[in-house]
Amino acid sequence: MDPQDTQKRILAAAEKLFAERGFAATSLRSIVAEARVNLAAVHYHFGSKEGLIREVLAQFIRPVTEERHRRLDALEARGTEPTLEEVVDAWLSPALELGSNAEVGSTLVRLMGRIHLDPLPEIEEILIPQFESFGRRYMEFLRRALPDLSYEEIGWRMHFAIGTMTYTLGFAHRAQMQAAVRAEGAEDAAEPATPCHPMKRAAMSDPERTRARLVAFLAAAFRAPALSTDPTATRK
Amino acid sequence: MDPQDTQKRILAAAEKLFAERGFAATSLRSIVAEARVNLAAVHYHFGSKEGLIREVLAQFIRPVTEERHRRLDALEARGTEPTLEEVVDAWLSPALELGSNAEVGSTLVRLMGRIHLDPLPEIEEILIPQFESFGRRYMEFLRRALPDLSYEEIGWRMHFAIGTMTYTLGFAHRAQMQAAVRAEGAEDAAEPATPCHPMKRAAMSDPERTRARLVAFLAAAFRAPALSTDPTATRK
DNA sequence: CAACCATTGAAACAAACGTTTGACTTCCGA
DNA sequence: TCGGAAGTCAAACGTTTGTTTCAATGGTTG
Repeated sequence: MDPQDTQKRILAAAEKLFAERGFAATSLRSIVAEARVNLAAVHYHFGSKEGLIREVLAQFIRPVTEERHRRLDALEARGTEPTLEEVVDAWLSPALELGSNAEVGSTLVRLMGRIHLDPLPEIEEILIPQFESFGRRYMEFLRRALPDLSYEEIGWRMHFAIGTMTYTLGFAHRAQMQAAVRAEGAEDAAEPATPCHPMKRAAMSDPERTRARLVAFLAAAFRAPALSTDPTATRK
Repeated sequence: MDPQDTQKRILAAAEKLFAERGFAATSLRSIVAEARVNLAAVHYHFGSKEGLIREVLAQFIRPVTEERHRRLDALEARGTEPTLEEVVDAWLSPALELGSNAEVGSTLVRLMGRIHLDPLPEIEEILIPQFESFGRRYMEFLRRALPDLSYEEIGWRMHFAIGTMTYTLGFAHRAQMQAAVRAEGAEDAAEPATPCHPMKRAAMSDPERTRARLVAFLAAAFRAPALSTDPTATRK
């Protein structure tokens, strides 16, 4: 077998299974079975399971971060002040377009969500340095697009936005609409097996529209009026 | 030992550890160590690990769903049409106020997020019937508050909103603002260990303000203008 | 007091986990 | 042609996993 082939097969299988089941729940044996390679090959090429995880993450997080920086560079070079939609898109699209023309719901895109959602300490440790420098720069772009909001307010909303994106990415398989399943007018009776989430099962068939939906959703959310400084005035 | 005490101790320990590490990554032995009970007690009282998981989930999902229904009932009984903010709050607050006066970031609240984020098939299987009936009813409330949006559009935004909430709940421990850590004016140099996320570590000190922030964020997002029906017109 | 059922305790079970070993190919440069 | 590094393979390593067993315990009921 091609010496480099084994490495790639392992990485591809690991990406797929990590995305589907998470890191802790995926065994090395299931990975080598999927990749049809020997168990020892993992330790030969990657040292350990953690080494494999680290490699899988590095393999595709770096391109995303670099592409995000590139898009911010482009907005900066253009001269005119970027719109909020453009700023949101510069952060969102590189994650949605992982691996050239990957569909939303594909392995890599789900993995992109998974890494934010997996509570394993090792994952967080790997993740933090990858994103910290971009995060600082990105906050400045948001700040300029949202001059009325404080850093604190923007930070909260960025946190919310990360949740929106990672969940959408990680659970794209839940993303066919309940509303799309049952016909518009016919909300007559309760069918036996309806989804718990408003959307479910496969689909997100049009990645471009998904991206546009997310951008519109998040841009509007970022533009929400600032919270009153009087805590007692916020209750309905 | 009080016969019922063992059950409660196991459930409490399981809730805590499941919330921190996820379901797959938490062993029964770590649970019984935390609870200071015998390993066999888990199987005696709950049959299996899956039985324990099922019980932990049922224990606190049901109250949340019931409270959500109760709030929708209250809005319905009031007569006047509820605002979008009230509709969002009716769905959000019961999850944020888990277990009487639980703080955001507390065990139960994080667990509430975790169950949506854990990719284990058993979890999804348990989760689906719990939420499906509420989901259908809730969509109607959103529909009335957002008369300009189609079911499909509302479904997508509901999906996004679930992501926002569950991530915020599940990763409340990341939620201290980067902006709050470094002083407003002093964004001088790059400190060595800054967080990858704009917010990190503990806090969300004021649950009431967190709720208000989330409601404002999501209500504004739901009110985003509908996507153009022409797919080619959505690109910037 | 005796019998009983519910509960707990320590120990062991088989299976699956990540990891290591050592013999076996394969192939390129000397 | 030979030697050795690179890579693969089956097998086993010691742990840890969920689960089971069975004796000991405790209180309640006859």
